[in-house]
Amino acid sequence: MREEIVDGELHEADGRELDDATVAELHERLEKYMEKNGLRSTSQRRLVSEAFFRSTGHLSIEDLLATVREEDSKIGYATVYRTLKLLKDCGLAYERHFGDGVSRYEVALEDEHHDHLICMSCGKIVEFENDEIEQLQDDLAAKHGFVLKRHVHELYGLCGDCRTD
Amino acid sequence: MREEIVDGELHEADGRELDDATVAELHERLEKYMEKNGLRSTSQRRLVSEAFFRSTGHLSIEDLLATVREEDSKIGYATVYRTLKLLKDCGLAYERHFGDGVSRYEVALEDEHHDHLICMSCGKIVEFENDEIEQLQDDLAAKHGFVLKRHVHELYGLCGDCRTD
DNA sequence: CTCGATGCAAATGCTTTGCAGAAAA
DNA sequence: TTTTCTGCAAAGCATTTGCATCGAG
Repeated sequence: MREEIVDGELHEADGRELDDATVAELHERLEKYMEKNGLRSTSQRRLVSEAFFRSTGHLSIEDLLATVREEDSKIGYATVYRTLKLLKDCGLAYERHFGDGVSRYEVALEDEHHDHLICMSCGKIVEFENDEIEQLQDDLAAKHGFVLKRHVHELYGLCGDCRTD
Repeated sequence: MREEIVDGELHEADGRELDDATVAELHERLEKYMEKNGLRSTSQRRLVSEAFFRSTGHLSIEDLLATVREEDSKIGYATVYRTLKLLKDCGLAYERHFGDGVSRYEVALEDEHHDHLICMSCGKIVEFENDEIEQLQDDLAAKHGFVLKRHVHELYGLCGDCRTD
């Protein structure tokens, strides 16, 4: 089970690093999307998307900016925002909001669901996937005539370390 | 089934108006909370909370401000924000974020769950409650050592009217 | 060359805060 | 009278945008 600490500044994850082949495939998808839409492949876009694809957790724009600036110190906020918007648009990134006013992003792999169990005290995030719940969601949506495209499912509580009972 | 349209400016709901007794009880809870915490019962707070308790949907600060200004045109944004914060703090309001950058609030009734099925095209919101899902959530949380306090469960898709298939 | 992308700074939109006057207790 | 609250305007943040310049195609 992957876990991750998110407490203000610190973000650690225990690794879901994608292998080179997968990262290459993601870059390809991005390139294809840009080409099809008359967008240009720039060093900044490649750098930001590389940092993003290689990342392991729920990154904020700041996290990402800090990472890419190690490589190219002149990259600005706007570029990172614009690149992440591009990645969202071509379906390679999910945008998440966990209460604080900050957008966090994570790589969108087709075959993965990322629902979250979040500790309200220490900020630990446990990702989960539950087929039964997914099925119930679909049923419920169908009952109301909806076709589901995506969902947000976040459980907030206290983790084992933070419970006092 | 309650439904509601949320599309930028327009917000309509088909009625979950609380009866006077319930509204009175909510006011009482608020008064008690304020007294216990050395806070004061002002005409503005009574007005904002009344408008809020009588509301039927997912109101933004603007919605609420517009409503209370019909009664008292001098009420300012800050007061509404501060009052809603107070209502959240004493457990009478839930704060929600549906993608757009706006906070929406709804009355927190103890015995109700408000999960949401949201049409990505027309913005229709259907509220739902599903005990099986609730149970699975609890089980899942317990398996990870968590005690759940609250959750966010939003299903996004296309409603019957907006589907093209 | 052309047109999209970048970086900067200014602008925006929502929310919070500081402060002097107003009003509960 | 004392302390909190209000309304206003200013400040804060995260995010977006305008524009001159840069660079991919």
